[in-house]
Amino acid sequence: MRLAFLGTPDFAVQALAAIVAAGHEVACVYSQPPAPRGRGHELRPSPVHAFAQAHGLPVRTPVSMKDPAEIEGFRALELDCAVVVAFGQILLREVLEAPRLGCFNVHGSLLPRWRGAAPIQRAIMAGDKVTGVQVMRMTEGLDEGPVLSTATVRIDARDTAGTLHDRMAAAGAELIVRTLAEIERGEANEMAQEEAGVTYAKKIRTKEARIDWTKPAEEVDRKIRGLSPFPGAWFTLPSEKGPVRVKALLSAFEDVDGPPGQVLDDRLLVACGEGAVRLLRVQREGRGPQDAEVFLRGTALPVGARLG
RNA sequence: CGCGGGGUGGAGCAGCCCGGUAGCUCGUCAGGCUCAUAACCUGAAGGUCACAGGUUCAAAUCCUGUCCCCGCAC
Repeated sequence: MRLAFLGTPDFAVQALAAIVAAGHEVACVYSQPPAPRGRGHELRPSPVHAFAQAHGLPVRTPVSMKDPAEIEGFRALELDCAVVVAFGQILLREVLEAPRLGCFNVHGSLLPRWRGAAPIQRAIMAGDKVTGVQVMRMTEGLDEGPVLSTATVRIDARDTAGTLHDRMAAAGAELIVRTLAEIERGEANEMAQEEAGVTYAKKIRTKEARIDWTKPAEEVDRKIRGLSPFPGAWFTLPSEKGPVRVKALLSAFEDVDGPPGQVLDDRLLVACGEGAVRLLRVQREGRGPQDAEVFLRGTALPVGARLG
């Protein structure tokens, strides 16, 4: 099929790659404009943009898809359909209706649960055991369109947003290719989302990222994993030069009690409101990630120390 | 010139502000001990303290310049 791909972050790259590999004609790739990123604040293209360039695909990076001229250009592509994966811009009806067969979105949850921006993180933080990716037809509402296909993905007790993200991206890539084939053959079924069970996955605010040790350990553990590696749940470590911020990147729940925030053994077992979490991977402010074992070699953290 | 941290034996760090014997946790090697959940004891090897200048009786430590690395900004 002749299609356009609209996407921005890493999550979308695999889907684009799979679509290209499946032999579809990618008439144009749309992505968010290059933004100052990285050390030195250099202008860097988005992952999707970079991929498209590397593969010689035409790229457009409009500041807004609401621009009439941009919409006209999109219409002029005379597309069969468009695939949208974490694009980061709202599309107007004129855009959604421009392609012959419509626009389809790859979403990272089992709708109508977790509509919105951060479904992967929210699912882990909420303690969901199962999530998935779905392809849906885009409508004007936020992730409200009918669903064409589903791939479920299990969430296990060691998953972080990062590890889950990677599996979801792979699942999404496979699913979109399969679903496009069905659409092309006219065999796709669209199922309206259920009325019940709607939840929204609000964007993660950095404010939410601080660990509250008085909360139950299971909740702390989920927050750590749900916010890892970005933005990272953090706490403070007492030191001679004052409190040092440390991100917890991976943890595990343990059924031991103690005063919240207190270090219970010499391997980073920290007491919470109920139970305790063992920090397995950690990152000091300004430094790279380290496994707990390595971290402890350079940082004395005696039993009884109190974390903030 | 967006902001910040750092380059010290194989790994992770301290020491630098207040110049003057290279320290800690671990790894490695040798020997010992132990039928113990990351074991324990003893001993050893291994560093021109990123690089180049400067100040000084003396520089890991102060000053100047260079190179490299990392984190935050999503």
